[in-house]
Amino acid sequence: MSLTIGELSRQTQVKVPTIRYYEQIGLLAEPVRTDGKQRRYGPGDVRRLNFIRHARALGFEIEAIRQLLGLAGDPDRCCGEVHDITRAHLEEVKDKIARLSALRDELETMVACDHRRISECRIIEAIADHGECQHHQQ
Amino acid sequence: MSLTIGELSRQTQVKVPTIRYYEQIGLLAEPVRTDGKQRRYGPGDVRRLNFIRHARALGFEIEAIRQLLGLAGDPDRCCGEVHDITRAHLEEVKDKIARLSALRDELETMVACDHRRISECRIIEAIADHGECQHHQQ
DNA sequence: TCTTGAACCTCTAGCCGCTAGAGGATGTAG
DNA sequence: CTACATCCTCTAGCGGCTAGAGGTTCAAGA
Repeated sequence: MSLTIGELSRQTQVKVPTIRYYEQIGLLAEPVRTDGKQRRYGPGDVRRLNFIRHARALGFEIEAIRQLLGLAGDPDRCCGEVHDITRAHLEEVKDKIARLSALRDELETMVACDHRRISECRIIEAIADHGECQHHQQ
Repeated sequence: MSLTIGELSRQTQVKVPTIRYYEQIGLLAEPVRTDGKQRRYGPGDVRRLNFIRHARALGFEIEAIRQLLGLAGDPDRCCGEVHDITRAHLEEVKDKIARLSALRDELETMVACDHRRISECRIIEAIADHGECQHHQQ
C-alpha cells in the first residue's frame, strides 16, 4: 500500500529531487524507510504534497505554504489567518500585474521601431534615455 | 575627472557590489585602477551602466542586455535584431500578465471566505482541490 | 538462485541576479 | 600623521529548485 518516491512523483506531478528538497527544508515529514534506506510514502503524503503543489501553482511562497499547512492541521481554529495570508498574496499578485502592465506599455511603444540603423534606433534610445521610474519586475 | 565606484554608484543608482558583479560577469569592462588597485570610472562607464540599469528596470535579462549592448555599439547595423529581442521580451511580459491575471481571479474567489473554522474554510479547500491547471508564475 | 537494470540513495554544485559579511588595504581631510 | 570613510578580495547566502557523480537497492525474469 505504500509508494516509492517515483510513484509519489508520478501521482503528484512533483519531481523526485523536488520531493527530497521539500523533505530537506521540513515541508514534508521524513517518511518511513525500507531496510535498504529507500523512502516509502502513504496516502497522507500524497495529500500533503498535492496541497503544496497546488499552493505553489497559485504562486504562494514556501514560507506561506508552511504557515498554511500549519493552520490547515488545526481544524477548530478560525481561518482568519488563512484569509490574511491569501489576501496578502493577492495584493502582491495585483502589484506585479500593475508593474508588468506599465512595462508592457513601454515595450509596446518601443517596438514601434521601423528597422532603421542602430544609430537612430528608437529602442536603443528609449533604453538609454529611460527616466527615473522604478519598475523592478518580479 | 574620474569617479570612484561609490560615486559611480550614486550617479547611476546601482549598488557598489552590483557594479563589481557586472564587471565580474563581463557586462561592464574592467576599469582603470589607481596604484592602490582602486577602480576609477569615466563618463562612458556612467552611460553604459545607466543603459544597463534602465534595461534591467524594463525587465530585460542580463543575456538580453549583453546582446543589446553588443548591437548598440554597432551604429551602422540595421536594428532588426534589437527589435526581435525587445518583441520577444514583450511577449514574455504579456504571458506573465496573462498567467498572473488568472491567478488573481482565482485568489479573489478564494478570499471571499467568511472566516469560518479551518475545517470548513473555502481557501484551504480551494488549494487542496485545485485542479490540474498549470500556472507557474514568475 | 542469480542476474540484470531501473530506480533509488547521498552529496555537491549550479542556475539567476544580486546581497551581505569578514578581514584587510587605500585614500583624503583635518 | 592620524582617523576613518571608502575601497579591496573572497566567500557564502537568498529562493526554489535542477543536474550530475558515484554508489546501492529492489523486483522481475531466466
